[in-house]
Amino acid sequence: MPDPRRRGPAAPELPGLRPGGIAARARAAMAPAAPEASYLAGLNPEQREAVETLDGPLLVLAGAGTGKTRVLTARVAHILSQGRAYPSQILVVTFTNKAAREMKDRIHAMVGDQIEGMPWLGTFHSIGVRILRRHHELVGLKSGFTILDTDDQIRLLKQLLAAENIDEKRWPARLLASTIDGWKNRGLSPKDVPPGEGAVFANGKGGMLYAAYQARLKALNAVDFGDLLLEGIRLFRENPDVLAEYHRRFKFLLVDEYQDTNVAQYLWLRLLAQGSKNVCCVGDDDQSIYGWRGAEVDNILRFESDFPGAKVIRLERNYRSTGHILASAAHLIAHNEGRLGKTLFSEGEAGEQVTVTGAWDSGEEARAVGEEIEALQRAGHRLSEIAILVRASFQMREFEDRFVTLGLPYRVIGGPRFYERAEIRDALAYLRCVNSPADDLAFERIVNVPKRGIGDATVKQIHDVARAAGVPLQEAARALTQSEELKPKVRGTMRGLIDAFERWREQARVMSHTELAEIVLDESGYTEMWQKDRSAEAAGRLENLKELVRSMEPFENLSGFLEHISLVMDTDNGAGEDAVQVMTLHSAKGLEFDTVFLPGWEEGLFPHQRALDEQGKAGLEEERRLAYVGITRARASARIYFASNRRIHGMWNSTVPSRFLDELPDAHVRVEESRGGAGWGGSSYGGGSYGGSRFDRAEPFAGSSYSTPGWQRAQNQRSSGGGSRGGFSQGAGARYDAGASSRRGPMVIEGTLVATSAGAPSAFSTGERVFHIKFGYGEVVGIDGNKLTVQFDKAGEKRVLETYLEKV
DNA sequence: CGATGAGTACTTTTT
DNA sequence: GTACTCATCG
Repeated sequence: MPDPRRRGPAAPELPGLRPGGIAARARAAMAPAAPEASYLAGLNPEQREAVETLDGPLLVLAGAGTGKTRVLTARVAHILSQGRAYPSQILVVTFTNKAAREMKDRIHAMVGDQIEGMPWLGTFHSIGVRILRRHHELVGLKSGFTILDTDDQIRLLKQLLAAENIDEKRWPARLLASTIDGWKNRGLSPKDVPPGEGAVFANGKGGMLYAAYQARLKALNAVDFGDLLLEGIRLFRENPDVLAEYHRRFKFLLVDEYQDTNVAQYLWLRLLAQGSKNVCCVGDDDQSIYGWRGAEVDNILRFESDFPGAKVIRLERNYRSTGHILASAAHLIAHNEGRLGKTLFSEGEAGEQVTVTGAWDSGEEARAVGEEIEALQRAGHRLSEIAILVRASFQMREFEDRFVTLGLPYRVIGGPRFYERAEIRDALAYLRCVNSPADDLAFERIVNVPKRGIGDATVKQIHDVARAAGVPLQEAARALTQSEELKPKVRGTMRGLIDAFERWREQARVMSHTELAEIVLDESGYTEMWQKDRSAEAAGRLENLKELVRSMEPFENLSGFLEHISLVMDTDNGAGEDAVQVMTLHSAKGLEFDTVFLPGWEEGLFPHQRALDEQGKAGLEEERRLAYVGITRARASARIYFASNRRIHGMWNSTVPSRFLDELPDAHVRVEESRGGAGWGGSSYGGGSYGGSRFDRAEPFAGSSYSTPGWQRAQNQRSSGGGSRGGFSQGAGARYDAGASSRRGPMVIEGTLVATSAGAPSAFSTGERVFHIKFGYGEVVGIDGNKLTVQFDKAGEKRVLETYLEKV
């Protein structure tokens, strides 16, 4: 986010800007002798064409690793150096703050300081707010409107559901939120929702609830993320003069990751692009992996018809991966229909073949990966150049456990983000209450956090007063303290809280916002609440609060910070350390690594059963694109794994190798044997619509586990289970339930006792010091049959099986 | 109001 | 298997 108070550019309104404007002159002064602009150096012919084609609509189809960001940034540099526009006349939209930041940095590196930031470079949402703030009155908002996050949204919807007497069990607020989100993604305001669709929620009340929700937002002077675009669209449609102003302003529009745009973003963009028509979209239809959150691959497929006279440039020269990797990815993605079609090629060497390794179960998979990583490490590879990309986050755990055992540094990317943590949201809610007394949702969140005896009943009372008088909750609460309606004790605390807010608002005027934040957290008892908490996370939470205060420093004032926070929900968590990167395939998009491990290529997990069930062929194709994204992250080495057994929802399931494995080209793939022996057991999975696989017939590899009881048990189950498609498809018959066998006897995998159902008296007692092969030393704190709860010195509290523990 | 037990859900994630 | 939510009890 740029400084929100940066002055709006005065220049754009100047009529008749000609080539040779300040930018060009400045540039000419800087590099007078350069025969060719530096930003053009090293571009290949296609890239160069994409940079230099400034007029008219342009679609740049940029395959993985073909230098798409480079083209975008060089294009901006080109526009500026040609004097075709001022920095303030270029609109550059990205999806994530990270991408925006990166773009900004790279442009800055190219064109230097004379281009002080670019006011209109940012995410769809940040630019959306910027526009709405300028014209708030035209869409029925007051200045300083707040942006709700998902939490607030759900709380609001819960209230609406309660008011309508809708059973929240049957119709969860979360579901309604995502339904409304879906509508907003498609650019539908309440009146546009097809009646049939509006009826699906809560027996026909869906559409009505959406309308009610919008009304509530207006009453609260708030918008949600979807509104940032939707209201923008409405603004432009209802106010042609405003739209015309932006047409005049934006000489060039650039859009990153166009394949991820949803309908609302598309409409928003198209409205703006009607002006100059110089719209350049960069994307890769083969990397569209966000269909489930409203992205329309169609947008990119339809570009040429949407923007008449559009030129399409393909970037197919890949600079990232070696030959075998690229060939594998290309062959795989060729199985998708309905693509614009690109053929990636590389002039580099063939390199290493893609490997496919079968493991007996997920544990062995993790062990094998761990060993390979250790080997790489010994060979001098940097751990930070190694990534493990999983389909679903539950897969991460097994790897984490393994890495803890091995003492291998790793880092999980993604997961709960800083600003989503409860303590951060609570702290922010306090600050919001100070900043705007009318922020009811924030007030509600913290009125009884820490616990101060203001329960649901009291809150409801406040609500009633607020509604009756048409005032914000804080004001209603104050009125209540002056009446006799509250119990004396509650009245006292409430009075104290209201007074505290008053006091903080006073103090806000005289002290810095960071000081204020500390005072608020302190005096509200919030910090104290966590200090008293003896749970394991409490210390981390306090640390997070400190971090929050620190993160406020760069901002001018409280409202500036709060505005930033509502849009930028990410943190730059320290990159740079040498650790294996563990993340989902989704979060790997846009990144690259020397070596990429791709575990879990099994039917049901990848492609994910749910994608197939819910989206059918479209779902399968999106999964395949995800596989493509995964493989193309690798520069030098891509290693795919599948396990024959995996525990899902607590039950052991026999699994079938992913169909994607069959779609890899033989010539570029090497089938490896897992070190631990084992592998795909080799039964058929008849009944599937797709034929046999070369992985079907692979003989079980000779190895220790081949003859273990566990292996044989699974083998028997497999043959008696019949022709399942495998995966973890629903339906009782299609599911191998190794868990069932544990009812007959101890659960055994690879000859290792995994669990017993009988609770023999434990040989351990609480307080005893123990050693665990994975987690190291610890102290027994609880006993439940053969499962013990141990507080480990390093790994924290875990529940582990007695069999894994040794007395020390 | 707080602790505890039952019930349930469980792909992917940004703004 | 587990984590999280909700309801009920003390």
